[in-house]
Amino acid sequence: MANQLCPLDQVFSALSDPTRRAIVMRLCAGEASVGELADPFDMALPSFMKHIHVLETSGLVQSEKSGRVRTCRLSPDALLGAEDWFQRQRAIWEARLDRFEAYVMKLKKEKERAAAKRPSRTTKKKGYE
Amino acid sequence: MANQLCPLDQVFSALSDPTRRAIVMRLCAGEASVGELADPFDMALPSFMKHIHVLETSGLVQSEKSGRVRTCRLSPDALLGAEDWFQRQRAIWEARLDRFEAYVMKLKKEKERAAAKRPSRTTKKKGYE
DNA sequence: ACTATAGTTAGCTTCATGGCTAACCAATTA
DNA sequence: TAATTGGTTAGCCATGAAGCTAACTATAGT
Repeated sequence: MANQLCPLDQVFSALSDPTRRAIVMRLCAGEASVGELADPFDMALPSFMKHIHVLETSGLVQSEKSGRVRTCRLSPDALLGAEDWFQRQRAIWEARLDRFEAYVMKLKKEKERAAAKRPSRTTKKKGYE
Repeated sequence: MANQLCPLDQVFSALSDPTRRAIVMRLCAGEASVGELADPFDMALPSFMKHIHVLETSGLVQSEKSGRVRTCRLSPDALLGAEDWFQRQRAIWEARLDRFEAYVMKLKKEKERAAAKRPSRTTKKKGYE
C-alpha cells in the first residue's frame, strides 16, 4: 500500500522513453503546441498524445488549451527534483570515496613510517600514482 | 531499427522502480552481497535477482561471484551519464530563461524611456520585482 | 559425508506500456 | 454554413515487466 506516490517513479519512467525525452528536450527550448511537437515523429497522433499525457502526469510538462490548440510547456520542478536525486547519490558516493582515499593515505603513511624504521625492505610497488 | 542502443533508456527505466532505486542508494554507501541487498525487501529472491539483473544490464551496477556469494558494486559512469543529461537540459532551459529575462529587461528599458519622454502616464504595476 | 547457505533456472500469471485505427468534437477559415 | 484543422475518445492488440513457486546447483561449515 501507499505506492506510486513518489514522483521520481513517474519522472524516471517518463524519461525512459526516447520519444518522451525528445519532447522534454524540445520543450527546454521553449513551449510548443501538440501538433508542433508531434510533427518530427512518425507516429499516429493518439499514440503521441499518450506520451504527452504521461509527461503531464509525471509533472514534467504542463499544458493548456486555448481555442483548439493545446500548448505545452516544461514544468522544471520535476526535472530539478530528479537531478537533485542524482546529486544526493553522488554526494554519498563521493563521501565514501573520500573516506576510502583517506584510508589508503593512512595505510601509505603507516607503511612509510614502518619503512623508515627498518630501512630498505619491500618499499617497491607504489601504485595509485 | 537501431533501437535500445541508448543507455539512457535503460538507466532511466532501471531507476523508475523504487526497489532498484533503493538498491542503487544502498550501493552508493558501499558494495554488498545479493543477500545483504535483498534482506530489507519483502520479496522472493528470484524476483529480487531480476532487479539486480536489470541494474546490471543498464550499466548501473557490476557484480562478480566469488565462492557462492555474489558481490555487487555501483558502476558510477551510468549514473554520471544520466546526471549529465539533466545538466545539459537545464543549461538549455536556463539559457532560454536568460534570453527571456534579457528581453523583459529590454522592454522595461524601452518603457522607461518612453515614460521619460512624456512623463506621468501609466507607470504603475511594476511586477517582476 | 551431510546439511545448510547463497544463488540460479524454469515456468507461470497478471498488469502496464506503446502502438494502431476509426470515429468523433470543436474551433477556424472559406 | 460547409470544410479543414487540431485534438480527443474508445477500443483493440502485442509485448514486456514484475511478481510468484518449485526445483536445482554449488560452495561452506560441521
